[in-house]
Amino acid sequence: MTLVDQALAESKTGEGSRAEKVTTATFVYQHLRRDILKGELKPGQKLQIDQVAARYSAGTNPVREALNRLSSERLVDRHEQRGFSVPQLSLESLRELVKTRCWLEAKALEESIANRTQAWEDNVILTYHRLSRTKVRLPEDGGDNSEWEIKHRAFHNALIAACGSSLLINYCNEMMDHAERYRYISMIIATTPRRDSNEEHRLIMEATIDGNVELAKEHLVSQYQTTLRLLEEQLEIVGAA
Amino acid sequence: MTLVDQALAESKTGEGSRAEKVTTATFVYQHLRRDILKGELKPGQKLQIDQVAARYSAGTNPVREALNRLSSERLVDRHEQRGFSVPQLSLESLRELVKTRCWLEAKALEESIANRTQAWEDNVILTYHRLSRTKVRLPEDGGDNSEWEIKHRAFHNALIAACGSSLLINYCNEMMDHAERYRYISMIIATTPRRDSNEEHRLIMEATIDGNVELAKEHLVSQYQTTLRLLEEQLEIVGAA
DNA sequence: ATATTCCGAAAAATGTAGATTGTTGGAAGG
DNA sequence: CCTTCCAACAATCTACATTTTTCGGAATAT
Repeated sequence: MTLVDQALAESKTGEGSRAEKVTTATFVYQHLRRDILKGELKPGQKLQIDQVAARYSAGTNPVREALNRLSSERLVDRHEQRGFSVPQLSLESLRELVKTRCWLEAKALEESIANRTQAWEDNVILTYHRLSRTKVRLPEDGGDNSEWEIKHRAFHNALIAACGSSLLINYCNEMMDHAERYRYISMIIATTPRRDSNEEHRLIMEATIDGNVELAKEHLVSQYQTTLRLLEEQLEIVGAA
Repeated sequence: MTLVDQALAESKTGEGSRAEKVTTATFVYQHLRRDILKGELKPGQKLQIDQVAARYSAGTNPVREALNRLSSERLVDRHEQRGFSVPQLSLESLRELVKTRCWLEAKALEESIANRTQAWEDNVILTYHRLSRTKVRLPEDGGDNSEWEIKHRAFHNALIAACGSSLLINYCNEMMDHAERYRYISMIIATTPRRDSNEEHRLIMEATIDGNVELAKEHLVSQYQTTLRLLEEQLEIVGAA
């Protein structure tokens, strides 16, 4: 099944649909984004306009618009007069990413807790439970882990939703996107059984609901540090190969 | 002098030059950005493709690319199938912006101080002195305050340059852009004499060089709070009018 | 009479095709 | 071995075709 067929199949089901009145540019944007996050377009790979256009059955112009949007989100590199490419992944930039995520999400969580409302708490609990009931799918089992990714994102978004800054929420989301790239790469090459992350999420959730700011931040940061450690091991294996 | 003439004049001097091998899309991007920051394109204004294309003597396609880039930076609003517009300014979003800036820049400054090097300190001192020797130009005097804006940015960038996260530096820069929009708007309508901001900058610089993290953060935040208060007054006047 | 809905022309956004410009990589010459 | 030049390739831009929205006025309902 080609990627274009896949897109067309999806459009029948209504998910990621092209029929629901989005422009071609936006269609390409969404799918390019997804394919970069999932690692189907490899880090470092050149994104030749004509090839990308063919891949999504679009013209060059909408592709160009999509690439320009993505370049401002740092999900593609733009090289003046010489096209676009998928940004490289590296241990160094992963460490920087995790560090920055810890700073910003910890702050966002702190503010959220300070502004707590009943509706916000309810949503944290709800998204936690949905996440905890979703299994991580390893590549061996058929591979599509996007359901878990969506619920995982929903949970982390719920935590910071009450921070009072849509800017900060945007930045956190952008960083989640970048982190997702590393997670997908690591799953492809995963050799060690995944830890049970439910427990880690439960700790964050409980401290948050208890209003224990420092403990909640600690668990949040510690989760990211653990993820970083696991990814570091796996990426070092790749680097050595 | 039309804006196009102005652009051509600049290209002779080499600054913002179109001759130095940038694509038309980038040329339009840079000038659109500048015009939005300076308020020459008014908040809320529709950015009709043909008009923008005519304004910068470009085709519709490069304009579209520029607008798509800017939309990802939140410097223009994109409305699916109905074009682009300059984002509105509001007291509410200004407050959110300032709040978020305080959080992120304070963190960045803290980390910078923690990672201090001689080169970094030198640059903080240097950019401070350059800023202190540059006069704020009020609109009455001929209006172009861009020299001060550039030095002001350079100083704030120097402060956070050693924070160890290019992501965080990017976010701070994006927020500086947004803040600049409010400053330009307020200068247009400025009625009260501007405070002497040199003193405020000196306090930040000295505490920073002394390695006094808490005091430096305090002065930084306090500067933003003062700016916010002044802008609030001025914007309320406009809102009431 | 007023409000609402329904055309259809005009305007504007979006997309396509192909012309133009710039980059690349390798062969020819110094 | 290092430049220079050229052809092929790819990015970028222009011009125009297509699609969608907007808006004024006529037709209909209240």
